[in-house]
Amino acid sequence: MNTTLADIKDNFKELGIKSTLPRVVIYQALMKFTHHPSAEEIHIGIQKKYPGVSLATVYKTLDLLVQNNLASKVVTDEDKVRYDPRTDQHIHLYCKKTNKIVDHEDAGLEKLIADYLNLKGIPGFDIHQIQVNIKGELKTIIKK
Amino acid sequence: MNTTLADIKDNFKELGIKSTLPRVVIYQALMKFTHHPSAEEIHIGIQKKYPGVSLATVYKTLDLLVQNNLASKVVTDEDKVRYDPRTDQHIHLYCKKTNKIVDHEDAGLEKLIADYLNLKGIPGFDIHQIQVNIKGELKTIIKK
DNA sequence: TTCGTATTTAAGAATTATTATTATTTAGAG
DNA sequence: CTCTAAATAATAATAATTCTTAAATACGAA
Repeated sequence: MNTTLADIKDNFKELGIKSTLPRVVIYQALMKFTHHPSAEEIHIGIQKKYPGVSLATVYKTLDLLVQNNLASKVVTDEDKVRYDPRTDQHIHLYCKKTNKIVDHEDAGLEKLIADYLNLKGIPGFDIHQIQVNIKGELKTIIKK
Repeated sequence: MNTTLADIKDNFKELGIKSTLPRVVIYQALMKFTHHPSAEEIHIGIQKKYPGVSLATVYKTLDLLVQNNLASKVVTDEDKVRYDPRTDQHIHLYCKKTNKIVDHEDAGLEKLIADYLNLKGIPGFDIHQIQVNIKGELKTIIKK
């Protein structure tokens, strides 16, 4: 994974994005979350390491990452936009209890849907992307 | 379809919702759209027929409809919340060109996904709802 | 390495969608 | 028809996000 500072700088350079400390820190923070954080969560997350960075810069940088295909936006019925450091197609699980969004790998299901739609298509519609969001609850593991 | 004024009033009465003109007008307007409108679109849409209704009432009424399972919220990566007068499961098409959201019927695909997930499930996750959003573009029909 | 310049940033003001407040109006029970 | 709880219009308040601007910075060229 390209998560070291040097890797990220290279990553940015390749895309012609000026490599600044706020950008590197924000991108790194986004990748470290196990769920998909909001701009505010990222802003709070980087306070210790880099207290000076403003929320506006967090928003601008996240937008830049999305524009350059280094991240994608994720939305919920309620509240704010979340950010996902992946841009390839994958399934999202929305937990109604914790209100968090996490990735879910199921190549079988993805292939099933893709194959079906490749065959059948949608009349009058050009498919670019298929999103599958599964809503529910993370089961509580009861310890003995 | 229960779209006449009397039908809607009955609908409301059954649910113990007080039947007021703004509510009936807003619900009727929501059902008339071919895409899924925002609160603002509905507000603008009812101006002619009922100019006095305030935007706050539109929001409150839409929320009431959602609470009572007469409508559901639909979100996009950008901008505002849209409302859908259906609450059963169905696929949404997001057009990137027109920025509109419309319903798509494909019982075959829905069954395929439901059967697959019924069989396989998701370890540690309780599935409540499956959302399939297909993003792309409505093809332009070129007239000869 | 130092310089010059275009870009980026911090800070906070502005904007926009949505929600809350409140005085007034209204639906519908009795 | 009256009464009362609930709904509405008007508008203020809030919260997420974007914009503005002066100061700071990255980085190519010398």
